[in-house]
Amino acid sequence: MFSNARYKVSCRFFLVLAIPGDGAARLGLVVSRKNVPGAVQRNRLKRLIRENFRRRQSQLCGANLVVLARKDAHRHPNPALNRKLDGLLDDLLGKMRSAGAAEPGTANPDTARRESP
RNA sequence: CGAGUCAGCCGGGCAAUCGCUGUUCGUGUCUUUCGGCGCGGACGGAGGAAAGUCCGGGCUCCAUAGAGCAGGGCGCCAGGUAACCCCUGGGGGGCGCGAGCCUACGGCAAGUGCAACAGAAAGCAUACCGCCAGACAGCCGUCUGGUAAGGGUGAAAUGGUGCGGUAAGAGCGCACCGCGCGGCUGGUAACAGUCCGUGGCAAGGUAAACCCCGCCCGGAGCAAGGCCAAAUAGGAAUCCCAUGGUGCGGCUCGCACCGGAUUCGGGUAGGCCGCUACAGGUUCGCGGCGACGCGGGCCGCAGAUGAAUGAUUGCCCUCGACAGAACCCGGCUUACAGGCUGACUCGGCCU
Repeated sequence: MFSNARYKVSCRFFLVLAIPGDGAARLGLVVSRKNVPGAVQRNRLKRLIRENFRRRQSQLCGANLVVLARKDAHRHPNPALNRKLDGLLDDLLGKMRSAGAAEPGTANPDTARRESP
């Protein structure tokens, strides 16, 4: 998925990859112990990402996402991270819409399933 | 009021809305059950350290006649416990005015080893300055011998004080203190007491140095272990077809390879159990100084599996630290914003 992701947006805290799909939108989390050492902070980031995904789920029209937390993302408070994620998802939706106008999405769900977790 | 010691507790609160997960009830649906998937309601949903994984157990599988060796752990005494390197009580030693705190606290007159610098000398040693005697010299001094009281070195120097004694001295002798051994008394014991006897008594320290002595220890871990069980490939058994097909070969002969059906066991993906009810919590009574034990009542208190406790908003306060269960307990250790309670000690002031 990292190599054949169709869409890619990122900032200092997160990297978001996406492949269009059909059916329910799906989310993969990558929050490594290397980037975020403490278990409590790791849980916090995962909750935050899931919450944002849940809020925007209906707009994503079945896309498969992978969100990677970068190093030191846990050093920032929730409101700042929420704003960043919100912005990233906006960018992603923008890219998907402009691409979708040119070419109707033909994703390969099998590939996505194999590599998403 | 100030300073301090010990023990224990709390670890933001409330409300609304939107979510996650488990149990349960109702309901819809799928194929009837089992069960799956929805929807709705109710209830439960991280910690004092969940952490480090440092000890000890339960549980599971494997191994195992017994004993020993190796290796490791522990080490004053008594008790508690499922067990412990833990806890409680007691003893010895050290620190503090004190409440209290700390303590790997068996053995070095079995063996081996180690000790920088200083110092004469640091282990089966010895005399630098001294003191004393004798000889030489005869003003200082030199040599030989005795001695270890005084000085000096050191973390540590072969018991301390006094008197006797002596050339000067020395446990050389004596008294007291200290120490060792034996007895007695108290105590379950460690140990204490010192009434008595006895030895003039030490060539010391270090065993978280090797070692010796005593006691204890089988291994691996819930990804333990067990159950259900696709697809694909391979295996076994039975039955059927039975002399067929393919390749070599000119052909016959011959050689090699290839069938179908059913059942079975192993077993991967996947699912389920293990999985939370217990060395459980709490309260009362009894026993015990206490750790804890016994008995009765009451309570049900997370079970996730890419891994659930959150988000947003509002109000309040002291403005929120360290930090996230993964089979379960008992400990230890470490991290921690801030706050609360009780007992006690020392000092000051007032009555």
